[in-house]
Amino acid sequence: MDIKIVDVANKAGVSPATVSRVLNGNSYVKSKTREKVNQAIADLGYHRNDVAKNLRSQKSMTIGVIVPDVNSSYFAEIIKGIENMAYSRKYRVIICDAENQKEKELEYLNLLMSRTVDGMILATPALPDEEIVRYSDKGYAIAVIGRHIEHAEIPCIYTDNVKFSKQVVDHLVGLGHRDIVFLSGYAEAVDSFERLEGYLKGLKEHQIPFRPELVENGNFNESGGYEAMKRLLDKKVKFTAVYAANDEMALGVYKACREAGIRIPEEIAVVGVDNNRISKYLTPTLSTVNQPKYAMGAVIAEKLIDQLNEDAFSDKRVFKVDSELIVRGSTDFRRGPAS
Amino acid sequence: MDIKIVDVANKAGVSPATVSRVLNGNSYVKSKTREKVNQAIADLGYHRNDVAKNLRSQKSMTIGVIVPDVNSSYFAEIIKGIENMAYSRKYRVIICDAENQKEKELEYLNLLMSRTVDGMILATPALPDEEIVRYSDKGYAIAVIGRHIEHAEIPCIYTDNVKFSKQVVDHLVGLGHRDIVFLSGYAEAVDSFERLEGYLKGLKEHQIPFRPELVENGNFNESGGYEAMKRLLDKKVKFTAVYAANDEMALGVYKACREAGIRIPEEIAVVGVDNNRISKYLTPTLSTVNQPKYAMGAVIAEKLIDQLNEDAFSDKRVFKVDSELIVRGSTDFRRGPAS
DNA sequence: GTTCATCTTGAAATCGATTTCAGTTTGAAT
DNA sequence: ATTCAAACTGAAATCGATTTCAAGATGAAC
Repeated sequence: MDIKIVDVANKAGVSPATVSRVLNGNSYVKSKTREKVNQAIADLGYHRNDVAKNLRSQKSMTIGVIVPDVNSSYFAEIIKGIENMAYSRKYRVIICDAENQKEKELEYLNLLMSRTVDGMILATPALPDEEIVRYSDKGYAIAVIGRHIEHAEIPCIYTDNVKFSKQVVDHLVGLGHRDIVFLSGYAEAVDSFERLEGYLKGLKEHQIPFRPELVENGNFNESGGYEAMKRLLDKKVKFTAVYAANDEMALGVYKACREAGIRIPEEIAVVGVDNNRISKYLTPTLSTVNQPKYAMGAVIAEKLIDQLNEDAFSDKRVFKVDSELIVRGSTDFRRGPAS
Repeated sequence: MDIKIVDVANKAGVSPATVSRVLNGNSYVKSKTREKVNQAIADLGYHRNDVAKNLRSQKSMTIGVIVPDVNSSYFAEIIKGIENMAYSRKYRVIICDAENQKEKELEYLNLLMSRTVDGMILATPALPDEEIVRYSDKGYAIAVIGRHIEHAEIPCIYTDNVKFSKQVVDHLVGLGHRDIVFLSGYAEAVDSFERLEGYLKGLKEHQIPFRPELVENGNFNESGGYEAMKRLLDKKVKFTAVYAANDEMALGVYKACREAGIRIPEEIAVVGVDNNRISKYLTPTLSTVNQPKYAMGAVIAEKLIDQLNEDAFSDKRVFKVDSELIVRGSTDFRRGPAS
């Protein structure tokens, strides 16, 4: 049923090699021959079989991407950046949604391993560094988003979690808060650690003693944030601000406050991270930390593709990008005397 | 550098054919041989080259999906449905984001054509029916979301746009509205037509004369809705309700109203379509039409995969699913005497 | 000890393109 | 007219797996 390159060759009265040359437009073909071949292609409605092409040429012009959750607007933006860069370089992208499950991260990694992709971009918070290094050493092209791996072959792009977390604390303390809750993401994720670290650093700098009862885990999702907030309210500990390690959890905080009749920002200030699309539609609008998500995706994709084509001469490999705090309604209230 | 099946064969002291048999676990292999082979695979860290496998077996266990916009939570949900179903049937999914551009829809269609995928699911509002039929007739397995195509080989799933649009009008009229704006999506999309049709049908049933000045185009996106709403306000025509053909445009309506100091729902009622995640976080919460998005994705994926494996004996092919109006804050206000 | 079905294995063909290598044409330069 | 490099083309090898075909081994039944 399918039309193959030899059918085109026969119809045009040339060899398959010549058809291939026309198809790939590189080497010498007489323009008259080229016309004949193109005519035959059009007549037969021929489409090149990419699987065969890939096998012979040992590449697929495809890169694989593993993310924890495609539905979060954070990764959706990153993916867009990757996709557009890849597209402009004639690469295709396969997205794998690990759905926040560690096992699925590994499963997809193994799937991508079978050379259906030329390289991959990993945003896999739960996968240990050594695992990634191991695969890279095996000869697979890998780039990483969201963490830093010490390895000459692995391009990385990540934000300084510690730095912006400290900024969040600075901001809250500047508004007169001293009892600040930290809502962490799930424990395996590097981001959880680093944001906590920044929070602690911030407290220290302002000489505010650390109170462990003000730290709760919210698993990076809305319901986790909601449950965590309820636990905090039940504990009856005193606090006037909540720093949620992402916007999803902040959403849960909003819900819990609404149910408990607590006003934001008058009674409790809230800050999130990610600048999800939703955050500016909330009432009040949510103060949050913005990362250059799209650019991060684009940069890492470009880096990986460069590496695949060895355009990169020991070029820059590690990218640490800055984030900015966006102050909105949820922290638009000064409490007590300013510091 | 890469380890191939013959390397494994040599190491295990058997032929490549035997290794292949072990790999695919089908036919007779002595358990002792199997062990030797598995040992060799483990020792060498062998990964099968799927490209070669696909070429020989003439399938890729992959389906392609083209959607107008991966960032919209509407399609994100559908994709999740597709992905999970595909995953459970051992298929992979390639997502193509046409970014609401007609040319990209076609471009991706041609890309997927080259047998990298076994079948495809199209949510391509701008692609004409005939084009889709043409490709299907060429022997490509195609399934369609969001419209109905009369063709024995093409599974379809779609919602009854006319029906729910009429329901929206019913709801608004029931609240006392008679001057109802319709905000349409871009003109090429079937959905735009059908939702307009339902709107007209609804007006007719309530003997409300159609006023063309109450229809504006908002291109299915937020800024389009915003601009359209501003045009309407500038025109100084009288209206008390807006039916936006999707939630994105409703978002723009909210923004325009906020800027103009118009209160929702007291001065203007708003209804959207899609039940985007954002819609219930707005103030006021947005009345909207919910579709079983996840299920739609899952059903159409299952149907396509069935067809690929010819499990389907002239089974059901066309699925028309029901949508429900979710009444929320944006229409929570009765004006004048009820009908 | 035959016989015959069932297991078990390997050699070689195959999937559909690309690419190397070598041979032929062409045309400009002498 | 001759020479030689560049332009053009095709035959055949190749990518790395699967699968067919045939042959050899095994073992149960008589």
